[in-house]
Amino acid sequence: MIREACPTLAPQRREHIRLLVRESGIARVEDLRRELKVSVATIRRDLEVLEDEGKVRRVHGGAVSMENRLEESVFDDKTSQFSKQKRSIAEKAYNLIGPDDSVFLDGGSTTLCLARLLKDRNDLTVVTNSLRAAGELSDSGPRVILTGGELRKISQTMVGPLTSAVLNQVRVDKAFMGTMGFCLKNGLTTTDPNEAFVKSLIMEQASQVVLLADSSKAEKVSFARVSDWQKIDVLLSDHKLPSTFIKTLPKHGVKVHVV
Amino acid sequence: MIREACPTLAPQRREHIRLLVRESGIARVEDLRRELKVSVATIRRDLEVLEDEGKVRRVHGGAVSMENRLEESVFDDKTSQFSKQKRSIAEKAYNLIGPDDSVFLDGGSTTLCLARLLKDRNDLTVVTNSLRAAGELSDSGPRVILTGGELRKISQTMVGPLTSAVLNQVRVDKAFMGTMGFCLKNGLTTTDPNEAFVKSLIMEQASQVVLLADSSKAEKVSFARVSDWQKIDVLLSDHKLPSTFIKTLPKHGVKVHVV
DNA sequence: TTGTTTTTGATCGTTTTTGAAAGAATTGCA
DNA sequence: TGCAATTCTTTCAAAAACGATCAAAAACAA
Repeated sequence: MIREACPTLAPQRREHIRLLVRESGIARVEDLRRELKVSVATIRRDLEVLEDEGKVRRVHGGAVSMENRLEESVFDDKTSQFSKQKRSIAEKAYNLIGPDDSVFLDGGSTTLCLARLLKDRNDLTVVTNSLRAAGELSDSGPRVILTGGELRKISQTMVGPLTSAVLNQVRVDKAFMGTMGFCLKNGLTTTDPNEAFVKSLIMEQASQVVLLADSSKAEKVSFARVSDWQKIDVLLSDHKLPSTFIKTLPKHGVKVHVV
Repeated sequence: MIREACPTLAPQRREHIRLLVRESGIARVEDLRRELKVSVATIRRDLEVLEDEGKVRRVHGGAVSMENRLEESVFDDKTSQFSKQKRSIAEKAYNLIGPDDSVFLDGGSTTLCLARLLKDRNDLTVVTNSLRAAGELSDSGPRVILTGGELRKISQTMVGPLTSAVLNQVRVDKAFMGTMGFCLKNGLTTTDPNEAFVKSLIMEQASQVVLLADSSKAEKVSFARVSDWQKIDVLLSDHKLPSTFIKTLPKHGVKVHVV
């Protein structure tokens, strides 16, 4: 017998899984299979969806919850599908950087990934408003210039009028930007207007603007508008990027690379 | 039998190990094997991962915790004989801060000590050019404003013309300054002219300037001049401060407190 | 009804994890 | 120092888990 019935609706089952994972912080695929009476393939597919939604993080043998911040210590794992995509995107971005370039690094986990790759590039100048990116490069490697400004603690980035004051006085060859969401209609959006303003400002000062955004950001829209697609030169994303973007964005002058 | 089942997930097991190691500070491979009921090979591999993550340090026979040692290590790694004095000086400085004050924190280990004391003061605004001070206050506590500028890696502070651009636009009630050396003749001196310039600039913008300097800095002279004693309102030092300073400095308008 | 899409389970080749064994390194003791 | 005991690293094989693919069942649309 290949298939039986559809005992529960998929969203309902996924919600059940989410709660089970959150309850004990961690759950094994095999246990979930017994509990829900479906095949391991289905469990795996559900976990994949939940990971894309940011609810759980998959590990070999099961998944851990991402909803309780208590588990943050197991958070920084490099094996999760998400992190793999981010790293691939960051590596692609790294190859765009030429010798002696000056680059801007935006906040966000993908650009932080890129920062790590720059640790032994003594020829570069890195401008950033991300405290964590600066921290990664604070021991050795490129010349580091921080933008200054008020520290927005939730994103660990510097924003506000003081940031603008510095940004108006610098220029970079390439700006590597992150975003909370992007879609064809509204372009790039993020949650905080101050952050959005800083982003748009640095994009003005860059010869080339590269957007690093995995496919989970696609079709997401946030409160504050950052920029339209005209300002973006390159989009680096992963293979799950909806084909609409691959078809449409080149018409706006955006080169799209998926990894 | 080569292999059994996968009773616990690897991240869960590693978390368990981490806690065991942190609890007693040290744990032996053999003890962990008995506790977790896996082979020593697995324990060793887990310890290797935890070491890569900076959670433990492996030693022959087991591992020691690297957590909860951060406070002490930062205090200790800067000449432990002075760390208690630095802490006392920082506490004295803390008492000078009023409600809703805006303060500037300079780089250096004593001001970093002060930064730690400010972690739950939500009423304050802290301006700093020290990356480490910003890091201490990056999760909670006061509003944090970074000056921006080029990162001087040896001191983990931001310096240069971009820093000046921001500093010209802020004002603080109190500036808490460190120094590499001070003496009656040359006033305050430090190694880097860029750093010296930033220091003198912020002192211009402060209603009150407090110098935090333990007695080891007395009679030391560095390359770059920061300021003369006229600019300083208060000197906080320890009881080993040569009495010349206690006698002479009040004539220049400097209140001297020793702890 | 018929045809299409979605969901689910099974299979297969691959990757990851784990345990065991052998040789190298370290420690303790005389 | 030399020797024994313990511990570590390396290497290999088995078991478990994984991803990709395909086929059957169900849901859906016309």
